[in-house]
Parts: sequence; C-alpha cells; structure tokens
Amino acid sequence: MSTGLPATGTRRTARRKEILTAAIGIVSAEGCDALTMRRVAEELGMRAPSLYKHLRDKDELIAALQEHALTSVAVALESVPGDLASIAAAYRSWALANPALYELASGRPLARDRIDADVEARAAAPIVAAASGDEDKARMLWAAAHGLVDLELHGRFPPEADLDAAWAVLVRAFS
Amino acid sequence: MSTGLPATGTRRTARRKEILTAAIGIVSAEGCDALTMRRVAEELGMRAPSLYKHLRDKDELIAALQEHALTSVAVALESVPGDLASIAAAYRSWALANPALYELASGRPLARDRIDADVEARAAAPIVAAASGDEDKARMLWAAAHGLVDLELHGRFPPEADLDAAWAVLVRAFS
DNA sequence: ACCTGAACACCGTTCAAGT
DNA sequence: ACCTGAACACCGTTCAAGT
Repeated sequence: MSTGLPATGTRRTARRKEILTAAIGIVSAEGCDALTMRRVAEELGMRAPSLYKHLRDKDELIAALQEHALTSVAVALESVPGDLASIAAAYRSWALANPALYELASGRPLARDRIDADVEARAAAPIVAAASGDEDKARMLWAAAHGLVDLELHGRFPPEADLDAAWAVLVRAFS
Repeated sequence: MSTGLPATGTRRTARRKEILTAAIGIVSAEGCDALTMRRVAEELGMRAPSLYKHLRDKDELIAALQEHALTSVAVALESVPGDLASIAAAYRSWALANPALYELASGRPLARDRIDADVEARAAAPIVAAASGDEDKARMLWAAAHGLVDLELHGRFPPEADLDAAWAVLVRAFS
C-alpha cells in the first residue's frame, strides 16, 4: 500500500522551509525559550494555528532544527584538518557561535525517527576518524567535547578557569 | 543596617523544608517536566499561590533542588576510594540513579547566588583530588564524565554502544 | 502568620468556519 | 489549499481578601 509519500510525512513544501528559516532566526537571535509557535507564526505574518497545516506539532519543528544543526556542525568539522586538535577547536567554535542551536541539538533526545538518518553519522564521522576508527575512543572524545562545551555554555566553570588549558589536556592525552 | 536575617532571604522554616521534600519526590518519580508549582502545592494539600509565602519564585525552588543534588553527589563521591576509576563509577551511578535531579543540577546555569557556596566545592573536591590537584585536568575529567552521563541519559549513543568501554578509555588515559 | 479564589499574561493544540 | 478566531487545558505569578 505505497502512497508515494515519504514515510515520515516530511513533505518539503516551500512554506515549510520558510517556517524552518524563521525558527532558526528566532532561536539564534533570542534563544531557545523564545521559540514558541505564536512567535514563529508572528515572524511569518500569520497565526499559530496555521502552522499546524505544515507541521504535525512543535516537536517536528524542533526535529528539523536538530537536523539543521547536525548538518551545520558536520560542515564545520569537515572544513578543518582531520587531526584531533583541529577537530576539537572546530567543535568548540561551532558551539560557541551557535549556543542556542547547540542546546537544542544536544540537550534533549534526538528525534531519530523524524531526522534523516545520515546526518547523525555525518556529524560523527570526523570524530571517529580522529579516533582512528576506535569507536569507544570516539564516543569518549565526543562526550568530553560535549561536556566541555555544555559546561562552558551553562557558565558552570569559575570565571578564572583556563578552558583552553582544559581542552589541551584532552587533546594531548589522545593525539 | 544588619537585619539579623541571612542575606539571601533563605529562611529555613519547617514548611519550606516540606515543600523541598515534596519537590524532590515529584522530580524523582515523574521527571523534571512534572515539577510545576500547582503540582507541588497539590502534594502538600494546598494551592499554588500559597507557595509564594515560602519561596520567592520557582527558581528558588530549583536552586534548592540543585543544592540538594550537589550535596548528594558529594556524599556519593566521598563514600568510595579516591582513585579515578572508583570516582568515575560513582559519578555515573549517581547520575543513572537520579536522572531527573542530575538534569536539574547540570542542565542549566547554577544559581550560585542562591546556593550555599561550599556545596559546589565539596562536590568538585573528590574529582580534583583524583586529578592530583591539577585543576585543568580536573575540569577536563569532570567535563568528560558529565558528557558521558549527559549523552547516555539523553539516549544519544546507539543501543549497541559499549559505554563501559568508553568510560574505560577515559579512566585508562588519566589513571 | 498562613492560605484562598479570581485574575493576568502566557503556553501548545484543536476545530469549525471562512476564502 | 491555506488561514482564521474562539476555545481548551495548561503554565508562573500577583493580589485583595479571608482565618
């Protein structure tokens, strides 16, 4: 009983793309909390209920933002040399430049069923490569980078902490 | 102009303690999202507005939960041998046993002005000790442990991932 | 001193109705 | 095919009023 439609119901209409773009703008400029359906609708000159003709619910919007973020980090990591120091620096730079998107993409479960399966692997690939294909090592490196970024973004380190030095400890141990 | 009251306004009345206990119970049993002022009030047989006679706002309740969580991890880390492997295992165990409290205490900025200054240092001390006093190393170890736990709690690792092995990579590199 | 109901400005979401 | 207003069940919070 094939319908010819994608199983996810993720039709790619022009309006849907506009909604996504507006959402990215709001999150980037005003943070995660500013992402409300009413605020997104306002940005497009319409009312919140109208969004539900293009999206099933807010979670679908968030899933789309997660997919966007993952693709964006992947591009960033692919654009630097493959050594651990470069990958680590690029990871941190991307997160500090896109704090709200980073939080959205990492601070909650990944909506795997609503996201293109490839983007997750694509974002992970440079890290796995930097770990010479050792998956356990790659997971540890990813977690360490995520932890450093997450704590920095949440202001959890004391102001006098030398975060470059903390990153250097990680890079030196695994290079 | 001393008033004889603590500067924070953190009076320790009996009712306040009951509210905290109720909040801990709700968060532990039903998760972070279940923590609403109305739900807490219901648990104590009263209405939400009454809570504001004992707490300035919801953030003060969350700060109290963060303080509780930090003290609780500190106790857990102090109760095992001081080597990195033991500390790491205790950190992970505590987080997996208290996922919602962990999220509350780590997934948002610490309300430092509303929390007893000592508890943060107390929770950090065992990790600093395991890093032989090297603060950069300690911050990296804390971040790595936090990252591993955070990603595990959010279901970000694939189901077949061997997380014991990932933790072992960290412990082996820094022991 | 402690608690209440009513109210306000918000949420996400549904639905009948309009073009 | 697309958008709307009204409505519903929620939030955190304020405030005048009750005991």
